[in-house]
Amino acid sequence: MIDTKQKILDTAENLFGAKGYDATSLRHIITEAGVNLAAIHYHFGSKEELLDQLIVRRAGPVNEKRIALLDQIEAEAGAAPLPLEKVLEALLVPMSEAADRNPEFVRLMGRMHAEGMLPSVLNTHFQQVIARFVAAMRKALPELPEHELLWRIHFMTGAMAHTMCGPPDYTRVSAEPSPFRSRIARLIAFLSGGFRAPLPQQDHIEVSQ
Amino acid sequence: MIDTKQKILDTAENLFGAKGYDATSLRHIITEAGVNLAAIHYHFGSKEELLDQLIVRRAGPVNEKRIALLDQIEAEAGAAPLPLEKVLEALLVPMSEAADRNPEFVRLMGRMHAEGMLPSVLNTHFQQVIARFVAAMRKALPELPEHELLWRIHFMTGAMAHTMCGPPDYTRVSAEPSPFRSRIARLIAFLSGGFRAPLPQQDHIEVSQ
DNA sequence: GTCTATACTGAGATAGAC
DNA sequence: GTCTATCTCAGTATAGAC
Repeated sequence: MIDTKQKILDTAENLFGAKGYDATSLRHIITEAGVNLAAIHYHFGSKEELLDQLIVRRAGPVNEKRIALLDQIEAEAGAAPLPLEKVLEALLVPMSEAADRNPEFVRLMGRMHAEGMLPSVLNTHFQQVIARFVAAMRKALPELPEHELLWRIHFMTGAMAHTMCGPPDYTRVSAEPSPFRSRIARLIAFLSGGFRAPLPQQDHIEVSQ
Repeated sequence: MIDTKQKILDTAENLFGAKGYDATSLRHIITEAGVNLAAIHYHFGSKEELLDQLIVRRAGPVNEKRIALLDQIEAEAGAAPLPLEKVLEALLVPMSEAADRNPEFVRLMGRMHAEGMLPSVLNTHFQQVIARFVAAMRKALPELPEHELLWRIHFMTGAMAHTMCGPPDYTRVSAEPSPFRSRIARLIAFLSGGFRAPLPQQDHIEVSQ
């Protein structure tokens, strides 16, 4: 059957998102999906390959959307600095829309960002969008020193990953009407303030590459 | 020997920090530490208990320092709003100092924050410091709505965890003189801007508990 | 090409000898 | 307190049925 593969992907996506990659055994996946253990290795080769293909399946469209939005922003701005909030939206809104359709996938992506994405996936499928995003941020904040920009993007990545994993334990958020979308609005406001913050006064100087 | 236990703790700390908790086997730890496998279960009961005790050993002093700094800030401010940067420093500087002594421990803490801290550790050893910190942030930002404050603290947690795990891949930072300290200065500037950012305009309203 | 059955290696955990 | 032997379950590999 062709949908043996689909069933494995869907089931693994939900379990990885809910419990984490390491905590989910292949035997749990096959029980839930009603397939044989060896089917996973026939279709994917290994647990890691399964994760990889599972990420690529959904991250592909998300990243295409991101690039399309960045294209649009750059076209509209011409030579002017890009509007910061728009650039952040280009990164975050496509993931938010994915979360409405596949919440567990976004939880999984948050986990992967936080735990350290597989280098293969990162290099193959995110390199382009990262490069485009960093370039856009440079054009949105032309006065910010390069190494400070990179650090702030690093901070942003952490906040984003954590936000994708779920809401704070100590808040209960209503499910209406689009919880992820308003979460993103809050995050963009927070990040914009962070990126626009005055430089720290430092006792010591660091050298960036 | 009494230092069998110490040797296990030290070795596990370094390996967990360097490679992650799941990726580190007990057999790797005992090989490195030169002890027997059963010794771990004799002294700690389980791999998870080992992690727990390892965190408590170093997080205890860090959290005491944090509380002492918060006490001091509140005493100096009297009834006035607390200075935001000082409150953030109270949270981050003690961890930075720990990083100078035990860098792998701080990497491990970053991983644990990101992957989801063990509830037992969180409730037992961090609850007090979290409550004190949230209260201090409330006094530093009295005009910020409560649910917005909690979300922004959530964002902060993600940025902090990610920063503790390491520098961005795409930067090479010199080791002089206190890399973690200046990393923290950058982070505090970024977070301060985020916490002071104007509220997002929302299409839809969420309800916080 | 697709799937089943089964075996192999290494993980964490445990009982019991010393 | 410490160590050997062993248990169960994980991911992996493969031979062979359809």
